[in-house]
Amino acid sequence: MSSRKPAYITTPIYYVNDRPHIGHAYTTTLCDVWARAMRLDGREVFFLTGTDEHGAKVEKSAKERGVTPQALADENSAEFRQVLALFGLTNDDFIRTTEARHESQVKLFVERLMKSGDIYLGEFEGWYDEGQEEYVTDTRAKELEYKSPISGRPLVRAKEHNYYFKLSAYQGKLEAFFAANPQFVRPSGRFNEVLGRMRDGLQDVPVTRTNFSWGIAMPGAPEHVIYVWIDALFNYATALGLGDSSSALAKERAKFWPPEYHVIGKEILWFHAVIWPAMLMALDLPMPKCVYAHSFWISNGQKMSKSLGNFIDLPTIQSYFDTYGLDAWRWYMTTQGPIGTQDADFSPKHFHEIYTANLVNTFANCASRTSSMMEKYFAGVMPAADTASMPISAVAGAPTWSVFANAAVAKTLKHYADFELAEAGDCALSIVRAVDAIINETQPFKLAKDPSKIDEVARILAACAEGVRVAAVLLSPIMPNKCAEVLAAYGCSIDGVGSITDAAHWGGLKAGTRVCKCAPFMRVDAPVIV
RNA sequence: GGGGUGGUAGCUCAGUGGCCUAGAGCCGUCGACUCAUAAUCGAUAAGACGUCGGUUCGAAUCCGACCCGCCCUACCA
Repeated sequence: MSSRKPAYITTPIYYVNDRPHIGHAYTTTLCDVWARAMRLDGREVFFLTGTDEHGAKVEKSAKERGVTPQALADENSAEFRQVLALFGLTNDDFIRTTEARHESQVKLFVERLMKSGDIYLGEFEGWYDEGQEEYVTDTRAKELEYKSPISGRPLVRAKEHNYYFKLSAYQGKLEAFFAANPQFVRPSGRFNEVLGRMRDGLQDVPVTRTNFSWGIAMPGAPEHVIYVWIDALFNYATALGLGDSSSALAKERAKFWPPEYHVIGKEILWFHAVIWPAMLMALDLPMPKCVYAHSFWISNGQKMSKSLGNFIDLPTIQSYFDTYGLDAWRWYMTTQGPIGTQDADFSPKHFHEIYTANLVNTFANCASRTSSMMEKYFAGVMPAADTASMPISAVAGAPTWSVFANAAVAKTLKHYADFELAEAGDCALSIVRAVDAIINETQPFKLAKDPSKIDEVARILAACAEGVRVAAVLLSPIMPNKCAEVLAAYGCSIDGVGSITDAAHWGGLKAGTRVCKCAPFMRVDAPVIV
């Protein structure tokens, strides 16, 4: 297992000018589930998140509040860290773009790109809105009929010197790379979107700005600051010390490169799927394995907005924690979220239904009925019984428990690794459903009334208990706390296991183990009002 | 405007390269059972497969047009 390659997964770094909301929680939770799953499978994992702190917007907000941009960034970055901690996340580092370790490496990267000719000083000319102090794109200018949307005054042609990244030079290389790596952008709909847009041709992109100063100064040209996007993208590399391969940081972390997944929201796909890979090509760094762009949560059927009052902000999320608990929240995020190309609706009613159907009625009830019978008929002590060769059902052709469960374990693990997290959760629950099925089929609670059938009851319940245990192991990445609770009640834990395959292997629950009655998810009466 | 993506039972969605008299889960209704958290199990109800036209012996599945939703359209992130 130790020979397996280390795994690296990243969230976008969150812009400190935003308030934390469900979108941040969602992306980060998905990454956390994957990171936990891979760790549980014995891989060394590096899970990175952080905050993006430069740019004109931060500078402006700070000015309005009468504080320095750094003070504003410190405050909001701290809030993000606090908030993320509430979600039970296991990130290995939290990078901030205002940290010296990041800034110094960004400069090194940029110097390399200057030297290679991938960044050059050029002149930009475009339509400028003098009131807003910003350029608008040609297409946008046309839409606006060359007038400022704010002041109504005409846009003017303006010029400035900027440093540019030679994106256009990478068109062919990117196309070849995409053709060879159809899984590079997922889901596939997003991949097509990127290909389509690529066909329009790539233009060089500016990497510096001169109309504000809150950013990393361009090496050798301090009147230019590095444009926030470029600054931000580098975080994935600077966190591992790749900007300076001789550094102690690099020695420790460079092995994690390249990332297995850059998990992002669909709105920032272009930067991650095109600009970032081109930059990596220019720097001669290996490509990430996959950019996974999820869609957005909508709320009660409508786009979230402050004016509609349906924004799922932190207090709203807390109310779900209070009512249903953190793990239920994680289950909902993981299994019901907009991981595909379609947006997903977040509604209190749906949350409640999923909680009740999946967690209370399926998982918890099964753990409860099994442990309850174990207490009742075997004084809470796991009986000795050969369950591995026992069929999961009397119907012809039914597989044995060991074959069935081990297959489910392998399948669940594959789903986790492939970032099919909802499928992983469902696959784990399939074991629970099989346990429910055999209880219904064999009715051990009836057999238990006949003392001569106690061995049969022992076999059935031993299989059930083992099934619950295996399911709890598999569900741990999604619901770490509740699964630990269930596992503890079943006399075991996932601490220090070498791999999922070992931990969830059929037969791990040994005879003589104390199994206590447990009830991990309790019924909640009514949906919370949002 | 251009590009992308989706429009299938009340809800969320499956439906590989055409044969589906269209499936699953949840919700609803009826029944069974009692180990279990009003649980579980069984049965049952429900759909013009966005619209129109075309190809075909035959289309939810292929082609065209249109309608609706959402995303992207690169110097806010």
